Amino acid sequence: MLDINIIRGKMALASAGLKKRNIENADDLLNKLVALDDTRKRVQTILDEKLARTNALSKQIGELFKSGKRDEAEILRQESVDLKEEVSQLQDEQLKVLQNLEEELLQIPNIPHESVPLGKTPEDNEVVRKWGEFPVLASDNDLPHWDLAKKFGIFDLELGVKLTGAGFPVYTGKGAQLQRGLINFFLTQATNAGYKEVIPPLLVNETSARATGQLPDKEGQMYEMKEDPYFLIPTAEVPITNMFRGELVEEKDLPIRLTGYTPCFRREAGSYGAHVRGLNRLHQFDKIEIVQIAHPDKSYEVLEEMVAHVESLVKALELPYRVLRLCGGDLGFTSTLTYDIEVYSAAQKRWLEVSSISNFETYQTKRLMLRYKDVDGNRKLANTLNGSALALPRILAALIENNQEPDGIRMPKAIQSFVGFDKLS
RNA sequence: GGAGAAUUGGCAGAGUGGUCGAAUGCGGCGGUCUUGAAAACCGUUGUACUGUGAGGUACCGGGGGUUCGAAUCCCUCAUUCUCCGCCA
Repeated sequence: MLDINIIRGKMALASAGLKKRNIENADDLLNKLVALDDTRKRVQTILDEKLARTNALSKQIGELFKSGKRDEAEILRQESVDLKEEVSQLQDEQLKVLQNLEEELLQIPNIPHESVPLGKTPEDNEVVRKWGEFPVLASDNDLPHWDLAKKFGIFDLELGVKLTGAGFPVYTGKGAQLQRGLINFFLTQATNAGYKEVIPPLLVNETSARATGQLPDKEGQMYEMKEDPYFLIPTAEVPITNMFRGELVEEKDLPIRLTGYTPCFRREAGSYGAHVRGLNRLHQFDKIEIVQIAHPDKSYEVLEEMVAHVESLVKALELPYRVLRLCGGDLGFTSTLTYDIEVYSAAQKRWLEVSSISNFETYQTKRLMLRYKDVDGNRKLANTLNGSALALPRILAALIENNQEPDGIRMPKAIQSFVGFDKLS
């Protein structure tokens, strides 16, 4: 949620930013918000005056009762009763205005960073850099990962259908071992880079889901519990970021770096069709998330640092990749700037998104009320950033496709000690 | 799942209807003293909204109620602790 004071202070910037997101009536929206906020202030001022009068009356009544002047007290008491009615109405009005304002604010996406390119579709994303050569696969060794899975017994989608439904793979044998090794590898790299590891709950309550913006925005994308008001997490970002909900941290402790491995659960309603075969789109998948809570002046440096970390991972896995800067039309609702990392999948002959690294500035912390105390003792909203480092399924897909050989699948050197073998056969 | 007790400021802990945003202690910050430090002493020390300012308003686990007036009374929910039951 945007801070209304940011909007008030930087009208022109906000307007230009929203237009980048192809929101044509940005000015109308913003003016409406400011008007609502004006109303909010006006109502509160009047209400405070009435309350001040009520408090003063109560004090007088108390004194009059004590000194035995019951008649005088009775007169004031009557005035107080009348005031109470007015106060009650004003409070209703205040509540309505506040709710209205919040509702409107929730409709406004974050203001894109100045470097975000113009554009409407993923084609308009800017390729920042590329790394690695496309592997050339022999004609008899160019199986897509779903065929390789059958050939080497890596995972089983049909078995998952039997147990649960489509999109819930069962990893088997060395496939399971590879999965476990990759998780360990990614976590080790993250902790070596200074991220503190956490194992969070996989179910979160409504407050948490709301604070990071999953609700109400992406309602229906999460699995919801029947008996309790809990949601299966769509990403570790939700519990990890919420660890700091309502917290006041010391400026010297910034940046705070956190990482966590969790399975992620997504309903992916309405996203069936082409390009979802095999591991390309799942309802349950494994992901290692990195999160940073940063000083507002440093958050773009931090973003670059996080991108560099993710790049180091795909490099270690020897996967050709490219870094994209998302355009205004493709940018997530809550982020100001997002880099996507895509690896090249040699058998499918396409790029697969394996990581998305975003700066949210204060968009999340406003609702989280996550602040830091600066040197002067002022409390200011911190910035949050997060990214996948990495999501497993598409990494696994590219990894096995790109490294397939007649007698098995070669493991990159960096992960051999983690997975426990140098060839999957 | 059942029974009981508790929840007050950074922490500990008073406060059972009015002048209580809240005693006191510890901690924090500033000062006096000291060559320096400690001790001692003095002062100061919650947050948010609003107002140019003086100030005003709200907040004693959350929500609701009674009352002219609630930290204090009532209802409800949550959490923690103890006991019982169940259990990896």
